[in-house]
Amino acid sequence: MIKYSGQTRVLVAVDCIIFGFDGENYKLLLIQRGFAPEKKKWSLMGGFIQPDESLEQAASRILLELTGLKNVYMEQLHTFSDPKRDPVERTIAVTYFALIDIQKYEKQLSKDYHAEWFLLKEMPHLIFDHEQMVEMARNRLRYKAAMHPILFELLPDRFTIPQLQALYEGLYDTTLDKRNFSRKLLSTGLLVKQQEKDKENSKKGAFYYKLDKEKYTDDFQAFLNFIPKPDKLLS
Amino acid sequence: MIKYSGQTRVLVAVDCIIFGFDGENYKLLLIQRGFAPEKKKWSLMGGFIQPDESLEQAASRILLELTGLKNVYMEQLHTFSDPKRDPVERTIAVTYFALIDIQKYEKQLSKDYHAEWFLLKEMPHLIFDHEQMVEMARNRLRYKAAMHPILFELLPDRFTIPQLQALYEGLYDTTLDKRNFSRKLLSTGLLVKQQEKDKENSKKGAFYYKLDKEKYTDDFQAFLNFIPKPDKLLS
DNA sequence: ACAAAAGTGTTACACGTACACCCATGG
DNA sequence: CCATGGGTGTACGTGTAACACTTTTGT
Repeated sequence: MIKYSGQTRVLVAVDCIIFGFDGENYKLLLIQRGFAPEKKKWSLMGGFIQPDESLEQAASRILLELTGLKNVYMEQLHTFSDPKRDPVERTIAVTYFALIDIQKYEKQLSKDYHAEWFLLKEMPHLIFDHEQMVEMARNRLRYKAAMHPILFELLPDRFTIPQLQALYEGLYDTTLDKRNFSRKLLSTGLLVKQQEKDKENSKKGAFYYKLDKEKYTDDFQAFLNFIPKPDKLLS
Repeated sequence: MIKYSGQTRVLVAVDCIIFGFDGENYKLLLIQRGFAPEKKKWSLMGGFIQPDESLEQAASRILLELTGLKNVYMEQLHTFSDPKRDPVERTIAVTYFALIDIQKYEKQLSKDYHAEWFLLKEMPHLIFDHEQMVEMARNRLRYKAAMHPILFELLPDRFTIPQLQALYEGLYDTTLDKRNFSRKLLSTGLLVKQQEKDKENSKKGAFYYKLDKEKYTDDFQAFLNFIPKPDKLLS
């Protein structure tokens, strides 16, 4: 077939910003880059798009390679395109951010890639423009979580309300009133109370909840406004 | 310099979704595609990224070519990547949406490109996945305008409150109470009342307002919540 | 004088926020 | 028995929504 003539073709990389939560802090899954340039430096997990796959497929493939996980919450973040962002050759990078349950990833795969979880607060220096990508992902997460129930994605199927509260408090670096928080949360009708309690994190134990999957997908677009004064968030 | 070997390079297109407002309805600036395939079919204005420019620069260049406008509100929307989206050759498309004052574009340039303004409601069929792009842009605009003061970008420097109200009503396909609307709007402190009135659209005439540019850029991130029940908006 | 759009104020309700005590359990 | 974290109810204030009439002026 005829092609578009006289136009430049460029490499397209897909980079994944992978968030986790350890119960207290947000973490980021990073790898030691396996090839030159910047070999052995810390980097986001990424790869090049293949001829027959979409960006979404590439992102899922890359996440699967590193973590063994499928059906993960992922969202296209932004496409980075500074002509000099990769010193080797013109490359544009399409970024995806992912929220995963930190318990579930396959440790063996991560070892193969020399991957490690870093506290978001104590991130090492990253190659190229990857720090900028993380910063943007963080802002997007803050922005989105203020109105959409996405932070559940960072927790196991069963979770407690105090766990959720820790998630919100960590993201916005603030403290929330637990009475108001749980009332607001329960009023959404998204949570289904379970019989058992989580006895690991307290003596009394906290009831487990599960997501009402149906309502979750239906109400996903609902504006939740969990954060009292959502000022000064970035887009 | 050494290149990344064994990887596919692809074409990168930039497509612009250009919104305008004629006082009553939202419009879209479309062009008749000038080359095969799908020559003469309606399409978004676009072009290929050049070796030495970023996507943002490409988008600005493309908008300038078509409208003669600089410093226009633009925002990266999404990158489309279905391997079959362009039948000629693998091409990924990075989309930007732009809000312009429909009075200001250069008609001569637009003629050269066989461009026309279409009512958003009466859009013709577009090539490739361009209709999907428009749909996504529309949703993004709804989503964003519910909380950020961006619709001003569609109006001239001077505008009236009823004009603004028409903008919001058109976007959400609803009607708003003018008393509540103007109170909420004025309470932001973003508007500066002018002496003159617009006598074109009513007998009594409506006062012109201008944006307080400084507050506008400062408060851009403020959540305005102009829409009473912003349910069922899409991300 | 009448039609058409601009402009303005009050009230009721809902939601968000602040706040303090009891409960269950493991050590 | 006591320290720790979990769970619940109320009162107040702010902000949002509903609502109707007067003003201006062109025809």
